[in-house]
Amino acid sequence: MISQLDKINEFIARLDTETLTVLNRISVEKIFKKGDFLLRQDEVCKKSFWVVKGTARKYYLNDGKEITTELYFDNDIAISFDSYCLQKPSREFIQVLTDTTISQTDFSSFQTAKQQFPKLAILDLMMTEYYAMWLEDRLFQFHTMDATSRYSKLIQDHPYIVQNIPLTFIASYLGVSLETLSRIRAKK
Amino acid sequence: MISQLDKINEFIARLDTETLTVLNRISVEKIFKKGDFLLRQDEVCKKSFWVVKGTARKYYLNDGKEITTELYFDNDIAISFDSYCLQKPSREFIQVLTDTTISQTDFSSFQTAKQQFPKLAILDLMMTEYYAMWLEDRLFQFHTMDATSRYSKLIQDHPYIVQNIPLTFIASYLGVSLETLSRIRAKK
DNA sequence: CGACATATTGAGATCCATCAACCAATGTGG
DNA sequence: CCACATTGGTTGATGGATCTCAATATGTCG
Repeated sequence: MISQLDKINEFIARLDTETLTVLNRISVEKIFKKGDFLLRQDEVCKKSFWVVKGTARKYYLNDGKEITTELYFDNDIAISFDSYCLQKPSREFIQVLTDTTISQTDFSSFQTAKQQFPKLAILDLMMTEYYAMWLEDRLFQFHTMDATSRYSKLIQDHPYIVQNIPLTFIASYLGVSLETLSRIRAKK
Repeated sequence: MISQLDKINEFIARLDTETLTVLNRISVEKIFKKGDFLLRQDEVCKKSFWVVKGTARKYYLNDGKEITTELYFDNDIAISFDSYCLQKPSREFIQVLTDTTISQTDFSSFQTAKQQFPKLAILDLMMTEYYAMWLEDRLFQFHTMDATSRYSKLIQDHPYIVQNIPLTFIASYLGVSLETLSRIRAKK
């Protein structure tokens, strides 16, 4: 996991100024207010959202209940993956949880830029690989760990999470009910 | 999901003969006997394995117990993802479950070929995207469906699976005990 | 046939969801 | 500035889903 992030960061650090300039040119910084949506269900995810500063979550509705699939902090990138790749309506919502600064990049601009600047294509692949590894790890946790262990791992990886994200969303992200999470926390 | 597969298949169908020739040149077909390993834990995954004909599974050990993470059939591609991407020791095993024909492609040959034939790089990205979408869907199932529903979906998607794969592996793949799967099946 | 792998069935324990009541902090309108 | 609503979290009681352990059954293959 960490290694892939290292790879990406190193790659970015070595990018030529021309490529960086393009990246900058096709990105727009914008501030969103707490509760604002970056993306709603049924919309096509036409932008990628780089969280410059703030917090956000991605979720979908299942039987009318919200299932949180991802939590975002500074420097994370938020997209609805299949909606973005296939430019089809999203099942997911993306919502900022605090006032948040976002640098958004247009999908089609990025596709065009990739053709002219092959390093962007390589970057795209590396970030997709990273996402797949992240998903594998998450699946591993669901496959092998009970709720208590998953919670422990979460606060170990993101100690600041509890102060910043309502427990309701954390519980949903961990795949347990709010009540169960509350009891897990009480026990320690 | 299906749409991404369509995209990939269409892309392959339109590949120029030169690119196809290269792909062929760096691939080797080989037959493995039931029970053979394509990859063992702690080895680096230096090849991708295209299942031409047969069945295989990927799994890892957790507390000495085997956890099956993926089942492969004709035309599936088997790799240990992070081991392959980062060329680091694998946590997973890949084993064929029947006598199986595999077309294996060397990692470094493919990396080299990608540089000369940009379409291979595009293909690489599309397949990685497909894998990420597949993982998202699997996570979705673990997040929202109980064991019975997951089993129903599996046999709906792969009706032939039950005849070809021992229940032990299917149970593990579904994240339930063999006993529970047996009871689920008995109930219908 | 015998042996080993694979699958079924039963009983008890455990984890977790659900429903419901309650509490604490925050915010808002009069 | 108070009364009350709202949001977010806790706690208790109960039931359901699933696991584990153990016994039994059913292959399947040399």
